[in-house]
Amino acid sequence: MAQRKSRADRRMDLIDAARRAMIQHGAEGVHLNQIAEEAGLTSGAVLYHYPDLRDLLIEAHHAGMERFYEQRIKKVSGIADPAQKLITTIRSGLPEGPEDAGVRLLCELGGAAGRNRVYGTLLTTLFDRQVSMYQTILETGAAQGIFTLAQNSETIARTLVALEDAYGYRIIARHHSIGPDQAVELILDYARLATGHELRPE
Amino acid sequence: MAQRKSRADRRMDLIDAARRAMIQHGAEGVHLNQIAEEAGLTSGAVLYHYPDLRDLLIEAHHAGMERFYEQRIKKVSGIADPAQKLITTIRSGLPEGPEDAGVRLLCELGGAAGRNRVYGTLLTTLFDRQVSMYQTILETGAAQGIFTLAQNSETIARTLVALEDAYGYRIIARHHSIGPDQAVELILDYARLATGHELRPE
DNA sequence: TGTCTTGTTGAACCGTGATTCAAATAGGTA
DNA sequence: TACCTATTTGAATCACGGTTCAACAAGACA
Repeated sequence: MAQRKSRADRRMDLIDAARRAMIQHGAEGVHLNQIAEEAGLTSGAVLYHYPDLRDLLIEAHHAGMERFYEQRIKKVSGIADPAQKLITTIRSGLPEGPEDAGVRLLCELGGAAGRNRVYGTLLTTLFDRQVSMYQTILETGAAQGIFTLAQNSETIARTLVALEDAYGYRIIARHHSIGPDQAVELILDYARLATGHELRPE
Repeated sequence: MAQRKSRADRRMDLIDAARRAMIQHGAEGVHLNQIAEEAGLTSGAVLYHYPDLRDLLIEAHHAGMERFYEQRIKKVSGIADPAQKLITTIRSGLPEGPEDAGVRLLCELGGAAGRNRVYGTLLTTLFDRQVSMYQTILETGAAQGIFTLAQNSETIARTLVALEDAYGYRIIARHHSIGPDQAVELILDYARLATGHELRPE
């Protein structure tokens, strides 16, 4: 028998197992047994904690998004210079490669969002948070006279997030000539135009 | 009994039925019976034409992409002025709303591309064709002295396609403040920066 | 220690979707 | 007209995934 755990611990395990299972089998195509196996439990145990599987899936998506966002924040937290901060933020929004689990899950979500309002809302919320994040960097840089913004900060921020998203999809789909490095360069190229800064990585 | 049809005709019907069924139930979640019902046939008849359902799904995705691309080409075919052509092309790459069937299918495909190489290749091919399309417009405009390109044409073209894609996802996910009109404006805002043209719609 | 609560199992059950195939039938052809 | 072939049906079968639940086991606690 699998080790007995507290309700809270087990739920965390299950959320993680669901995340992994969805990445392997798709957000819609995933089965209860696959999640159970991923968690090292039987299907009955999963149902005991989540009588409605959809709740688990939503929580798993939510957790995946949260994790993705937190990681980004963490990566740029120590950087003071707005230009370096912008460069690092752009990099942190892209998958590390076609197998990147976090971004794979987000892409799954994108496909399902058209049919599922909850998923749509989750994605929309993430988008808006990322836009705010960029906007803060842009306005800080502008206030310090480092950036000369060619468009209003919300437009630039939205464009940056949109570009990350789209190149993320390209990388996940294994585009032959767009990998993480090329994507960073493409986005930076726009960012230079929009900020008037040369944005050279240190 | 459903009307008897030739092999070729029936396959076309089935491809169309599969497209509609996938939009309703997801690229992965779709069932044989749903496709059969959509086509007004029984499951046996579907299997008669497509013993392996995956082949039908791939053909349906392919047809959906082809249709999307052809529609775009058609919409801009009569326009000579590069600026107007660019504006119209941008508009034609976005969904008409959250229910837009063509784009919904492409979004489905994006989610599945991480797990399915064939789907990844389909999407990548479409991306590249769209990039070429924009590149031609940009270079024609530059050659005529109408556009003053701030980046090389491939970079601009890739950025434009990426923005279309990303805002397409936002619209499908029902972002509260980004609809087709706002998306066009956001993309045009970048296009102005990149082409040095004011790009006013006639 | 014994009891109580709670998490977990495993088997049984049910519904559903895929698959098979003999029979029926529509259309073409001689 | 009668025959032939390709298409479609509908029922039977199979496999599998979700759901239920009685029994069991692991801690918690007195």
